[in-house]
Amino acid sequence: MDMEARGHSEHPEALRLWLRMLTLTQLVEKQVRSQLREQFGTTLPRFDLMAQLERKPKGLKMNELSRRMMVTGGNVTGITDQLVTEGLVERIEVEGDRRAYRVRLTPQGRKQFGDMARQHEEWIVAAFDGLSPAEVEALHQLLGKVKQHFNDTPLETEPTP
Amino acid sequence: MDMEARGHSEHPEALRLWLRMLTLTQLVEKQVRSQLREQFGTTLPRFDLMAQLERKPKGLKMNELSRRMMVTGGNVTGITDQLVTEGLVERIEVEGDRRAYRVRLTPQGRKQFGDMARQHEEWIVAAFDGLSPAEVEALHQLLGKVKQHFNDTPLETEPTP
DNA sequence: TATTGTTATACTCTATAACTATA
DNA sequence: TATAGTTATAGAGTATAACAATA
Repeated sequence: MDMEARGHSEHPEALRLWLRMLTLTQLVEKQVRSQLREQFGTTLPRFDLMAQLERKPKGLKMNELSRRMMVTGGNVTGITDQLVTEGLVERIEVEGDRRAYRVRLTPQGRKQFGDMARQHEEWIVAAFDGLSPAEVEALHQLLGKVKQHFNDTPLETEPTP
Repeated sequence: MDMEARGHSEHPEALRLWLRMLTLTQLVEKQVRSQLREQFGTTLPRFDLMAQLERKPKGLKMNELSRRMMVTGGNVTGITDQLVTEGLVERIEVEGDRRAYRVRLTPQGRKQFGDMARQHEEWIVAAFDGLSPAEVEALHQLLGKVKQHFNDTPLETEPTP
């Protein structure tokens, strides 16, 4: 049962996989960031926020944005403030709860995001150009499996006895 | 030939794949960062630097570290300074070139990194626990294909006519 | 009391560019 | 001149915690 116990390094495959995935993600992300900055003068979190809003014509509340972007609330406020200043998004009152807002794209924001999204998609398509459609699908599915299992496993700090 | 041309969104599969990969990487990375901080009082770049040195008993030069970590030189200096202060790495003179150093783990650094690496591997193994060994292998291979193609494609700002 | 969102703050990480010293 | 590494600086990105207004 334990004949391969060697202190550690018993599952190096998962580790190699993770390092490769991390490296690749950083490569692509780095390119996307620099292109967003050069071509559109924006940043990834700003692009991400607008992307969250694109398919929600009614907008999203701040806490929903925060959850989807996996970032704490204060940061969403800051990014939203910038985009409001530039006229790309707007805060709408929520009826029935005067504490909350909905954030949504302005027409200008929607237009500008369209331009960016088109370019962004080209960069991503190019990045995965080495794979056949079937391989893209397989990769998508495998990652989905990992993600689901990850989310279902709350994170065990203590071994459950 | 162009009957599906619709302005954009012609290759949403690659985009969906990328978003899933990015989300998953961020999830795992966020957990690793917070665990490294809580359990060892360190950060991912510091861990990364030590990991680069672990299998190089003779150490690595600053510019080699910079390249492997995909970070510019100034940052490597800063991280190395911290680790030197804590006695975890040391700068060794390179004979024949008085401009350069080799950075290598001290015995203490090697020991401490061993502890961290063992834990780190457990976190990663747990993160990919939802996959069978064959699936881990398949994922590894697919990502390798993407990475190689990405590296072989210099990045075309202009369409090549 | 709890929740929504904002403000204030601090720290990590990063790139850029000017600099020193060797080569 | 070119290279190895450092220094200085600015900005992105983030978390934390205290706060105000409303529920």
